Order: sequence, then C-alpha cells, then structure tokens
Amino acid sequence: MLDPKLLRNEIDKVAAELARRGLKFDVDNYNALEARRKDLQVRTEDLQKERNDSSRRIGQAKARGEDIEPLKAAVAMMGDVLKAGQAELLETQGALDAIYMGLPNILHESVPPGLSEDDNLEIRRWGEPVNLGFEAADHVDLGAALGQLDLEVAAKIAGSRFAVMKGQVARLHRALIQFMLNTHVEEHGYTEVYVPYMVNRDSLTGTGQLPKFEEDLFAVHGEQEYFLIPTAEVPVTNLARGEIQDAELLPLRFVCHTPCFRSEAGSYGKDTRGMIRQHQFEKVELVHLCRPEESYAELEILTGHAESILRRLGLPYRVIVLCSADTGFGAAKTYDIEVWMPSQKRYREISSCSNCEDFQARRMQARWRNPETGKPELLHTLNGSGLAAGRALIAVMENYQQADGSILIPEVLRPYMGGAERISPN
RNA sequence: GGAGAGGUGGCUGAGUGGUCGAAAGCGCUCCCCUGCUAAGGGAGUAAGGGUCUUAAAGCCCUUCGAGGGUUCGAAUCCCUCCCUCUCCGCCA
Repeated sequence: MLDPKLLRNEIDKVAAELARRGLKFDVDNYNALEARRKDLQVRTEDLQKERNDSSRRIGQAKARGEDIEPLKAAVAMMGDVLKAGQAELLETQGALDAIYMGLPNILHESVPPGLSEDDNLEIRRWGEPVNLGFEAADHVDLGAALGQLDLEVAAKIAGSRFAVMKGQVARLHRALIQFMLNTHVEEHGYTEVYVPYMVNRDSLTGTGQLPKFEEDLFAVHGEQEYFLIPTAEVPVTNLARGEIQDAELLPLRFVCHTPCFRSEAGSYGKDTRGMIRQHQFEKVELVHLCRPEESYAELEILTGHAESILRRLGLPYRVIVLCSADTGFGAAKTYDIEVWMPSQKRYREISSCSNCEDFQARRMQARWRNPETGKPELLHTLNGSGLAAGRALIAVMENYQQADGSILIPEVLRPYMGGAERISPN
C-alpha cells in the first residue's frame, strides 16, 4: 500500500509514477472521493465529540443526584445523525481503501522503463553455457529415460502441472533443498524458520496477493477459510505483521523451505511441458526485514546469496533487472536470476529478488522502533528465491547430462546423495 | 470430540455501565541525591487515524482478542467468531 498522505499531498507526482507502470490513475475521481472523506470524517468526529461531552455531563449530573431525563432526551436524537454519518464515512473510506489496496508499489528510480519483459536489462552473467557435444535432451526426456520422473502418473493422481519423482531424482531434489538451506544458515547467517503452508486472508492481504490476485491462489474451504501459500514469502514476512522490532535486531534474515501452490490461472498453454511451471513446487525462500536506509544494500546482499547457490552448483546464469512493465505489484525493484537451460538454449527464471520497501510493511503494520525518534516506523521488506528447487533440479539434470543419458551429480550435492557421483537409469 | 477457565499497555496484573486509555508492580528513559561492588527520591513512558502547520506542538476521534448489538454513555452487559490454558477422549 502506498502512503495515503503521499496521495493526498502529491497526487500528480503519484499519478506520474504509476504511469511508469503503464497505469492511468483517475486523479479527479480520487480527489473527489478524498474531499468527501475529509468532510465526512471531520463532521463525524465533531459529532462524536459532542456526544462524548454530553454523555460525560449526564454521568456527572447523575453522580450529583440530579434528574438526567431532560439531558438524555437532548442527546437521544443525536444517535441517528451520528450513525448515518458514520455509515456514509465508512462507505467512502471503503471506496478509498479499494483504491489504495489496488495500487501497485512505486518503482525505484533505477528501474529501467519498458513495455514488456523484452525490455528487462541484463546486469551480469556468470559461467559459460556448457558445450555438451551432442543435442541436449530436456529434463522430461532425461527423467523418463532414467525412469525416475513421471508426469503421466502425476496427471492420473492429480492432473496436469504436477510431477512424480522417484529414486535418485527424488533424492537429488531433496539434496538441493538441504544444500540450499545449509548454505544459507551456515554460511550466510540466516535464521531458519518453519511456517504454516496454509494461511488466512489477513496474511495474504499483508504481502499483497489479496485482494487483487485471488484467482492465482488455491483456497481451502472448510469451517475456516485458508489459502495454500503461493510462496513462503507470505507466512515468513507476516511473522512481522503487527509487531514492532527492536532496532538492534535488524536486519532480520530468514530462510524457509516450503512447497508453493499456484493456480497458474491465465498461463494456459505456457510452459505446459515438464516441470517448469507446476501447481505445486518446492522453494527455499529468503526474507529480509530491515531499516529503510539499508534496504537497497540488502537487496544486493540477498541477490548475491541466491546467486552463490548457482555458483556452487556450477550452473551458468545471468542477473537481469526487471523493467517498469514487468516488476511485480508489491515490488519497487526486482532482480531476476535466470539459469541456463541447455534444451531451450536460453536462460530461464530460477529466482526473483525484490525490495518491496514499505509497501508490504504498511499493509501489515510491520515496524521497528527508531531509537533516534523513539517512534515505531515502517520496516522495509525484501524477499527472493534462494532458489526454486524444482527449476534447480531440472537445471542440474539438463546441464549435467551425459551422452549416455546419465546425469553427473555436482560435487557440492554428493554428500547429500550418499556419495554418489552419477544418476543412471534404473 | 466432551467439560471448564481465560484473552487488558514492552511484560506481570487490577478493573464497580459514567472524566478509564485504564490502578499497581516490573522494565525502559531522563533528572536529583549519594558515593563504590549498591541503594534511595522525582518525573516521563501504548498504538492507529484526523485536523492545523514548512515542521513540531496543540486540539480531536478510535482502539482493552475480532466483528456485531444494547445504551445518552461499554474494558465492564448480550450475541457470533478466533485464540490460549487445564482436564478427559482420540491421534502422527
């Protein structure tokens, strides 16, 4: 959520910022609503004061043993007027809130302008795409030949966009997750957390998935309403919802492995083959909570931590900065890390690292106490994949495939694979 | 699943339908006194929002788990929901 004060005071500036995202903001409509809000709120609060004063006088009169009936009669009619005003204010405030909740974050000045993902800018590359010496198979064929990846049986059990892994491939997937968690905890100093995989509406509103993107989520309908998490960013960032952090504890850095569930509504026909885009996938997520002045330094650090996983795995990648059109709803700036996929002969997203500044923090009132002012102030929140495990798995399979259809296991994963060096057909 | 007890400020914990945003204690901040492995005294110390302002201060509204209701007036009474704890049952 953007700061309502910013909209009130500098609406034209905000509209110009939103235009960078290709959004046309109806300034006149907003100004009219806001004028109405102000008028109603001032009048309603005046009435409330009047009522409070009268009630207090009634109490005092009663204490003195006076007849309070005439006083009561005088205030009686006020109730209805007040109630009507409150209802009107609530309605107007609701309309304004709908606007506030629907507006994306303001982009950082360094975000390049653009109209589509084609305008994203490459920042750096690491590693050289390996020359296999033969035509690269994709992970679907590799997995099928190994007899350890079965998408058909997954479709039978659940439907499309699910996978069943077996044997060494299943273990490699698990090894990747363990490797990532251990690296972030032991070498990058993260605090590991375990969190619920189903969350309530408030949490999803806090991180920005709701109310606007409900169709992307899987809802669980029982006595209580739950949603399956689309990313660990939701439960982990919401750890701070409604809390005030001690300044000396910042920055907070959490790492968390969870499954992620996404409906992928609107991506019909996109990445239908294989494990690139699944309804259910595993991810190791990094979340930073920090002081506002350090959040862009934290974004570089977080992105670096995600990159280091790919380096250790020996997987070629590049880092891009998303352009104005491609930057997500809650983010002020996002780096995507893309890993080389030999079968597609191009880089594919494997991590997305964002600084949301105070956008999520304002929605969820996630704050820290600034020792200089003594007051609670909004935190900045960041999140990034470190990394998506399913995509990391297929990147390893494809980049480490051998002419005989076996897959070499990257050195750093071997301790997690019982010392095995290679995955061969069953 | 059954029975019961609770949810109050950073923490502990009082609270009678009427100056209660709320006693007291702890913690924290500042000041004073004193002087050495301490102690004593005083003051201050919740959050959100609005209004005015360059800003601050001030003034006002709201908030005692959440949402409704009764009332001139609700932390206090009523309803619904959520959560925590204890006992029983079941269970990974």
